[in-house]
Amino acid sequence: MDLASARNLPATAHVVLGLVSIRPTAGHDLAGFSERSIGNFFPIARSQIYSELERLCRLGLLSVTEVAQERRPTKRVYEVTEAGEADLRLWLEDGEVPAERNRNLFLVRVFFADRISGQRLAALLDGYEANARARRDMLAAVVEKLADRPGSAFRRATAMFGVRHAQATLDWVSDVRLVLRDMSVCGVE
Amino acid sequence: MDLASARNLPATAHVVLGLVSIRPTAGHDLAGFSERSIGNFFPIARSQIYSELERLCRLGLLSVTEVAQERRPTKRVYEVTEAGEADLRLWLEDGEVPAERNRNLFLVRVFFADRISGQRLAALLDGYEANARARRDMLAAVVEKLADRPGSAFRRATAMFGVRHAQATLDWVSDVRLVLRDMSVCGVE
DNA sequence: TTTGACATGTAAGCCGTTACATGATTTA
DNA sequence: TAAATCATGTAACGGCTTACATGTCAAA
Repeated sequence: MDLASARNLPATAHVVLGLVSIRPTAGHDLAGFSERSIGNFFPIARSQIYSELERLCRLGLLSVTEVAQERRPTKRVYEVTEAGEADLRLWLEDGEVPAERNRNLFLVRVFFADRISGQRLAALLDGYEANARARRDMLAAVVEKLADRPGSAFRRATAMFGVRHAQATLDWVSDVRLVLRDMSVCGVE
Repeated sequence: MDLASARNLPATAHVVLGLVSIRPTAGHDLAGFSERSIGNFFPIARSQIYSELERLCRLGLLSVTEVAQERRPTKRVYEVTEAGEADLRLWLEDGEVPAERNRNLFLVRVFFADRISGQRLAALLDGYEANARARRDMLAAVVEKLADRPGSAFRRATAMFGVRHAQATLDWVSDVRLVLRDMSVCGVE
């Protein structure tokens, strides 16, 4: 295996490696598991999962076994190798966590909101709020489900992060609605 | 101009178009302005600004004039055309705002935190907290600076969004610290 | 009979990042 | 004399998304 190439792998590869390390998985199953677990803060496209699995295999970080099934297509089940475990540990322990600069196209509309009709702006706010509320409730349910379960404190924490941020969005929407009300009272527009 | 191609432009192109529409600008100046204004929720690389400007020009949404300067290199100053104004209005009014699924590599570490040493985890939390605190304070200063200034309510709102979310992060870090304390009290690890 | 779940991929293409390249002028 | 600011780009590369392609089996 080429150590240098493994160290330059994109984050997605390491995340896939980490997911497989939880338990041996085939591509299709992993796509589902990824979506249900880290999907809320690190979505990965199915096609990319397949290609990452193949690359990790090529680099010797994963091994693959074909598993025949009755009444189902044959699966290609991947498993972490020793080299893979080592690489994962290294990435988790020593890898740097770059500060991410996330994009938010909704805020771009707010930035240009003086060019947007009041009607449209109200609709945008409503949609954004509904989205945040649904997200908050969904994640709050996850948090509740994981409460008091011993091994899931960290996964619960990631869901709680989403709850806190969705709530922040909801609070902010209220702020903005107040600002809009003040503006219309003052006769602007 | 080709309407179909304009409608398929990536968001970044429209954002650049919007920034130029605020006032005619050259690439270098626009990079600075972008960084200082929308940079906090829609960062654009300098090189990309140059290429988007060129494309928008090619599509007839911008026009360009070379402006000679004393003691400075000549600038290529871009300006929105009528077609550009129309396209921008269309994008702001009718364009869809896709729900963005942001990545957060820090949360990935939390997800895999049972494989991380307590020392490392504490360091990660400290770093994340410091980052959020700095961000919150920086944006709070922006909010304050824009207070009571008439035309800047919406830009102020975008900064307030950042404040709310940075604060949510700080609150969450406190949550996680409590969880960690409970875990160590119970003798886990 | 047709929809949906299960299962694995390929191909194309653009977006976006990073690094490179150049040169004048001001300031320390 | 060196570094920082002003100014404009090019080149390369990889990541990620979208769409395409194929086939079985169960259930409605």
